[in-house]
Amino acid sequence: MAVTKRSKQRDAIIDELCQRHDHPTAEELYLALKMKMPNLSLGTVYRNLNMLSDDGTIQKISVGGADHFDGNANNHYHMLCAECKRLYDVAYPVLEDIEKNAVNFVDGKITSHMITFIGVCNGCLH
Amino acid sequence: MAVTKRSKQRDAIIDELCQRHDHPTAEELYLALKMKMPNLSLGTVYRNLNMLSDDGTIQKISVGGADHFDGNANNHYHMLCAECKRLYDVAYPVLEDIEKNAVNFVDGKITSHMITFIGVCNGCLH
DNA sequence: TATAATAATAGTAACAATTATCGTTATTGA
DNA sequence: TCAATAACGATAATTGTTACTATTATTATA
Repeated sequence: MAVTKRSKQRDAIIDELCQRHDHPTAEELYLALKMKMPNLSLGTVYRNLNMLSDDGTIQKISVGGADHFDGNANNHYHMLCAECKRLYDVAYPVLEDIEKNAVNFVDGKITSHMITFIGVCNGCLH
Repeated sequence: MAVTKRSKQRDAIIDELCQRHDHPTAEELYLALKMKMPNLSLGTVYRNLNMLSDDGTIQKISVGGADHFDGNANNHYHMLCAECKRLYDVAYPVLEDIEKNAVNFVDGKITSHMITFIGVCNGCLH
């Protein structure tokens, strides 16, 4: 179902997600919010994250293991650290033509694209 | 643990995966192989797929839901059909410089990259 | 402002995907 | 041929996520 009524919980989830620039999993978000809202339910976090990513208000990112969420809905790229499994933003300029060009190699239509770099973050290199 | 001894099961998994050009999940692979090897175990399929993707013999692809596997270990791109959730190969020429260029936007080192197009395949458009 | 309709919640059970365990079997090097 | 052990099948356990249900909160309207 789509979002119609507001709730304190959803507002808090969006707030928290937009304030942080890591890309937390549902559980990480839940644990952070649980301190301020002690009877928040993990199911509520999942339900809202799904509604919001369905709307396009936030992004869901699957890279193996638990899904990550990103409060920045504008297309941009990510790097996954193979060691710590953290996801980072990569401010690489968006490849504006890639979807148009890719049509020639695809049987169907393209609506978006995602690029994920895999590597090792500085924290894990030292 | 790394691959040391051979097994009929692993050979069959590699064979099947390289013969097909869809990108089956562990369970799809298991069901296909179960016909030829009736006492194959799903755990064996998972264990081997993980060992082989750790080696770089095959690729594991996470796009939400069950992981997909690809017998082609050379870097290439994919499209996910948002309707049927099938994964397709996209023969878009590999962007040779993208990792080198992305280093400027990353705190760490980059070892690989993946590009996934999201769209709707022809089967689902009609 | 009170009320009625119902979206959203908390808590929990169920489910799906994957990994771990463990006793047995198969592979391989000596 | 045999001993060491990787790999197996069967199944239990774990993890991540979704579904269910009774209760609470939000919101449009009277």
